[in-house]
Amino acid sequence: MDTPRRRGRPGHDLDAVLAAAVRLFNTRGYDATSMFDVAEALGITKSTLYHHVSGKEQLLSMAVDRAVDGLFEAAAHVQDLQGPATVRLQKLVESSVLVLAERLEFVTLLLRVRGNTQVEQHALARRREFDTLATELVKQAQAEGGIRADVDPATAARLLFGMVNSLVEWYRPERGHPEALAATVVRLAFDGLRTIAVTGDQATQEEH
Amino acid sequence: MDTPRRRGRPGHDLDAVLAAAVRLFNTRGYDATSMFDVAEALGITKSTLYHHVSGKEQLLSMAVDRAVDGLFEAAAHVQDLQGPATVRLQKLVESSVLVLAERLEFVTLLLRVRGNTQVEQHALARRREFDTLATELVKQAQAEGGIRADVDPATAARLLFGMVNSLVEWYRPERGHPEALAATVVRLAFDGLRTIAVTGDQATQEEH
DNA sequence: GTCTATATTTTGATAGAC
DNA sequence: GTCTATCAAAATATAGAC
Repeated sequence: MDTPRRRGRPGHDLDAVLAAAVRLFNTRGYDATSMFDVAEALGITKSTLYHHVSGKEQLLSMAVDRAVDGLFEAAAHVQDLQGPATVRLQKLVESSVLVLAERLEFVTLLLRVRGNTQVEQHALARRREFDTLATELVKQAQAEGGIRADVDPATAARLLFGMVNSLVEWYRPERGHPEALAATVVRLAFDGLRTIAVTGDQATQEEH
Repeated sequence: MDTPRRRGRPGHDLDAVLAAAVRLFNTRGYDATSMFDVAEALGITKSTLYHHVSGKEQLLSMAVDRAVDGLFEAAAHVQDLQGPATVRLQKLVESSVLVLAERLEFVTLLLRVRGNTQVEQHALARRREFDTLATELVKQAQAEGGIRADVDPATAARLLFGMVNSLVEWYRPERGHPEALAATVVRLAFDGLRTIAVTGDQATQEEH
C-alpha cells in the first residue's frame, strides 16, 4: 500500500534485510539462523548488518508484526460489516487466507513462534486475541442458527483456523490464485467434504 | 504396548532421557535447547547425558520415529479394512487424531521438523508418504461418490490433515477424551460447520 | 553411571578505521 | 555503509578419573 520511498543510492534498505532474514528464519529456523547467515545472504558482513538493525530479535519483531497487523486489519474490516455472523465468519476465513497468501513468509514465521522471549510472548498474546475474536463470531453464528451448535465454539474456531493456518505448510504463491483457494477453504469448512445435493453451480474442479 | 523392561537399578533409562528432551524441544525449540538444558532437566551432567545418547540428533531421530511409526501403524490398520473409501478416510482421520493425542509430544516435534539435516529430511520424506496415501484415499472416495469431487484431492487431503495436525497447537490430554475430539473432527471435516437438517442424534454439546 | 575438566567452534554483538 | 578485528559467552562433544 505505502510506497517504500527510495533510500540513498547504495546498499540495502530495511525491507530487503527483513526479507532475507525472514526467508532464512523460515527455512532453517530462527534459532538455527545466525546473524552471519543473514549477512552472508545479503552479501555484507555481520558488522554491516548490525548497522541496519539493532539485533536478531528486532528482525523477528518486525517480521511477526507484519503478519499480525495484516490479520487484524482483516478482522477489523470484517467487524465493520453488517449482516449475519455466519457470513462475517466466512468473510473472516476468506480474508485470513488472503492475508496468509499475501504475507506468506511473515505469517509462516508468526505461526512458529513459541513464546520464549518478550517479542514472542507479545506475538502469542495477539494471536490469542484473534482467537477470542474468532470464537465470539462462532458463538454468534451458532446463536443465530447459521452454524451447528453441537460443537464447542472455541473448538470449532480452533479447528477452522487450524485448517486455514495449515496452508503455510504447502501453499506456494506461484501456483494458483489465492482467491480460488480461499473459496475452497470456505466451502470445505462450511459445507464439509461429504457429497451434497448438487444445486447447479458446483461443477468446477479446482487446482491449487 | 510392549512392557519397557526394567534396567539396571540406578540412573535413567533411554525413555526418561527421551521424554525430557522432547519436552524441552517442544517448549524451547530444538535448536534453542542445549544438551546442558536436557542434562539439567534430568539432574545429571552433560557428560553423563552423552553416556546415554550419542548426540543431540539421535534424540531428535528417536523422537520423530515414535511419531511417524504411530501414524503409519494407524494407516496400515486402516488399509486392511474393507468397505467404502469414504469410511476408510474417516477412520484414517479418526485414528490420526488418536495417535496424535496418545503421542502428542512426539507428533508435535515431528510437525515442526523442517528438513535441514538428514534426520529431518527422512522424517519429511515419511510425512510426504503419508500425504500421498491420504490423497489416494480421497481420490478413491471421490470416485465412489462419497465425498465432493469439486475439490482437488491433494488440496482436500492437505486441508483435512492440516486441521488434524493443528490439534498439537492446543490439545491437552488432561482435558476431554481423545475419542470425543476425534469424533468432532470427523463430523466437522465431513459434514461442515453449517447447520444441517437435524436427523435426531446430534443434540449433544461437547467440550474439549 | 556419574563426575570434573577441557578442547574446539560458533554465536551475538561492539570498536574503530575508511 | 562497509569493512577488519575482536570479545565474551555458549554450544557440541570428548578424555579420563572414580
